[in-house]
Amino acid sequence: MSSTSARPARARSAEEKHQRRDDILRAAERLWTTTSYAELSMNQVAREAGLAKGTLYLYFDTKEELFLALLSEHLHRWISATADLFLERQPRTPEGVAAVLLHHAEHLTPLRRLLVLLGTVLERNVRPELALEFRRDLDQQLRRLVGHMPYAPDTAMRVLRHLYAMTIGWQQLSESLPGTDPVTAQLRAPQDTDLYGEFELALRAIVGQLAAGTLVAS
Amino acid sequence: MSSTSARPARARSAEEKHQRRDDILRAAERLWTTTSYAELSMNQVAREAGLAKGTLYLYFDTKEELFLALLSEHLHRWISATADLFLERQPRTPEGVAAVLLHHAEHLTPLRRLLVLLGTVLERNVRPELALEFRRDLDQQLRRLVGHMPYAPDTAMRVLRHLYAMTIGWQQLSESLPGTDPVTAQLRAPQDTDLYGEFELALRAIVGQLAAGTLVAS
Amino acid sequence: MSSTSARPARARSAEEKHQRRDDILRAAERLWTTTSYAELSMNQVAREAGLAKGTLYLYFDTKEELFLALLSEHLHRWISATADLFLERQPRTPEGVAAVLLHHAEHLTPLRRLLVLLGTVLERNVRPELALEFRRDLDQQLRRLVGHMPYAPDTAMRVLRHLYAMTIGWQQLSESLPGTDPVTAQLRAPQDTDLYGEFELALRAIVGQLAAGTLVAS
Amino acid sequence: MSSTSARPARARSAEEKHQRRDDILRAAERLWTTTSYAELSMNQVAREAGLAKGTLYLYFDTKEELFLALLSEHLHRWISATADLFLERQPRTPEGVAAVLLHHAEHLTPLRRLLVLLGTVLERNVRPELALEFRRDLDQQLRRLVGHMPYAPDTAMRVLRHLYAMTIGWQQLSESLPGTDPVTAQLRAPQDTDLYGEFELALRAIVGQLAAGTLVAS
DNA sequence: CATGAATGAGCCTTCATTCAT
DNA sequence: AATGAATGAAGGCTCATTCAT
Repeated sequence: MSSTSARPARARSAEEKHQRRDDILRAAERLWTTTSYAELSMNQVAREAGLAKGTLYLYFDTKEELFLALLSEHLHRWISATADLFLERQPRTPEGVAAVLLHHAEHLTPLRRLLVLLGTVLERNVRPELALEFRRDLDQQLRRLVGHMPYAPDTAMRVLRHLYAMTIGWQQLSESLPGTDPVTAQLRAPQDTDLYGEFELALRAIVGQLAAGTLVAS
Repeated sequence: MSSTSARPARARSAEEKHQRRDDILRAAERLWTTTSYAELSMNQVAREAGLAKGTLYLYFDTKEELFLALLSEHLHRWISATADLFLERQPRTPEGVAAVLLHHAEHLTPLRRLLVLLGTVLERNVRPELALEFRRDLDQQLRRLVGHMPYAPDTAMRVLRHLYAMTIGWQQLSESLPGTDPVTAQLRAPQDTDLYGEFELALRAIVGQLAAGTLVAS
Repeated sequence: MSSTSARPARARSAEEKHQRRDDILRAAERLWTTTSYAELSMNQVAREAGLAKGTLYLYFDTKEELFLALLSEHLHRWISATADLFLERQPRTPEGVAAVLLHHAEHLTPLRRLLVLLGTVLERNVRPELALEFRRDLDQQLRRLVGHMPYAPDTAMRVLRHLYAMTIGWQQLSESLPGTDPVTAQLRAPQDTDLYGEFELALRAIVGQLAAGTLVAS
Repeated sequence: MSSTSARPARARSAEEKHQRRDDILRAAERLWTTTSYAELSMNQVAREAGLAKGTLYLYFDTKEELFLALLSEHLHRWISATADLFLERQPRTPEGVAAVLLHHAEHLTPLRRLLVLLGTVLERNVRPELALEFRRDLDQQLRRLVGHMPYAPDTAMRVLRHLYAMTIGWQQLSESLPGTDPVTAQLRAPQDTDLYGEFELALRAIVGQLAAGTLVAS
């Protein structure tokens, strides 16, 4: 069933409950790497987590809230790690900034797919207060990240917006019609062109463009 | 019901059958401007087309194939129009090229939303042969477009790839969590930043980058 | 499964559709004689009718609407039969009137149980327009019945109200805790007291009371 | 939460346990005045009582048993009070008897609704032994009440049966399809007819009928 | 005794697809 | 070719009850 080996039968303490919630998120995450949102049923998540279906609803009110939580988590993690990396590297050039922003990009497929969900399906069936909380929290996190970037806040935010759009776009591009005869795949990058390289190139270009003459002392 | 004037008798000739198929696509298109894929049922499409549900399946094997056909159509239309515009304007600068590529961008929301679908849901439940056909056809079209662009084929194709990614990305960005408290909307562009402008800026930057020193005699 | 022997596979004509709808109502009715509303699932109804679950929802929007239709039907039937009986017998005494109103009372258990439902559960999850239609229709029917009773309309309506209340009351009384040791059943009528007789007595008493000096020429 | 002042520690003595049981019944009672049986969850009762869900099951085996206990209590209370009133007033006329039986009728809505439950839902999922006990106990109480009525035991019991039936019937009638267009509400009493008045009238009529020539020395 | 996390059968309902007409 | 009634798997979700703590 699940990978978690031993687990208390009942989550009593707040800590255990957090752990249980985490178990569910981990289960969803595992399935998420191979399955689309529509195909992924709560039943499956429950089975993967080694829990009963009803238990899921003890921790998340709806399927959408579960996945919003997963997105939130991944976003936090990325923002945190990226902020730290800015602090550590203190990049001064567009290339350096882009490099920080793209650090570990190859491991972020789940996050990118979740971001696609956000604009597609997550907005529905989530309690408005939760949606608001998600946004507030995200804003706060982003502000922190912006603070570590070597640009004026407005510029930094614009950079992030472009990153966001590009991230989604290239993610989608990379998923389009997989399994199609590669010979005829033309829009799809040829063998020797890696999508990731293109993404990087684009980001560098846009950062360079936006950053022109706006470097600030951090 | 719909815009189709007369009640459909039997489509006998190939031409009539093509017309019937087109009616269905037009109906789907009308609904598509206001409704998400999941919310849009085959029943609705049938009603909008003034046809019975079963009739749809005479022309399209699955819901996905119907929408793939719609995407194909929009893509064709855009490629054609854009190729013509290249021919007409013969742009020589990145700005000019970007301007051609973004021409009528504001009317392309349905196409952009269909492109999002492609990577999300259209890939499933489509007969492989149809998927292949779609790709072949698209490639052919793209080659034609590439031929009209003032760059080497490889470069031109790269530009198109970036356009594709950005298109999807900004489309998604523009749809994320609407209705959320605007005060806290930070990732979302502030009032005075228009998404479209950012998109344009990014495209120009990337075209400029890719095109550097690669202008060819068309 | 069902008792209906032969049946068209698909109900095409309006008549066949009415028949199919009727099949469902008949199936629900059969189950209703032995099962409580909460215990009676749509699944069971479908099975009993020899149809798929989804088919039920082609004819009734919700479980409640199905049972409201069943109630409506039974009510119609009773009102019609009773109005006819008034016409035929032209009763002039309270006893005669009561006898008409109680005619076939022993076969009306399903109706009585449905009436109990009305005030308990049917009011919820029914489209307001349908509820209104039910009431309008019922009122019209009742007016017709009242027209055949040998009393002024107001008095006749009061009689019906009392009949309604008593019907429900005695029905409930007859259902209370069945299977309980009869020796100790005290509130419950002893062997030699039949509930129905009591019901009749009460109705006669109330009709006599209300009718005192109000006989009209019908 | 509720009206229970202190948070419940452990109920050790029999008295404390009785108190705890009572707390639960009081909580259920409070909710019962505003909520239907189906809508009223054990969770709510627990919360209202300031207890955990599991604790309820220490005192009542099922939801049904909890409500049967509540009914039993209300019935006791009413029987006691009514017996006392007979003793005090010593009514000799049907009007007097009816008046005693209907004393405080306007406060008995919860009891009436519980009686409706009895025939509908309480009969299921209750241990037979408990059902039997309920009946035995009720019989005993009723015998006491009958002893205070100015009729022969059989007659008195018949009066009570009629009261029971009418009580339920008028209760249900008063609840049927609330919120429906009053214009079309025909079965429902018109503005100037009060349900309670009708109920009283009916009871008087039936008592008069049954009591004819059967007055006994109490 | 008390807790409340966990259970899981079962609910009603939807809708892409099929197929008898 | 066209119909639309029928299908039925699958969905998300509820809640009385249990049981490890």
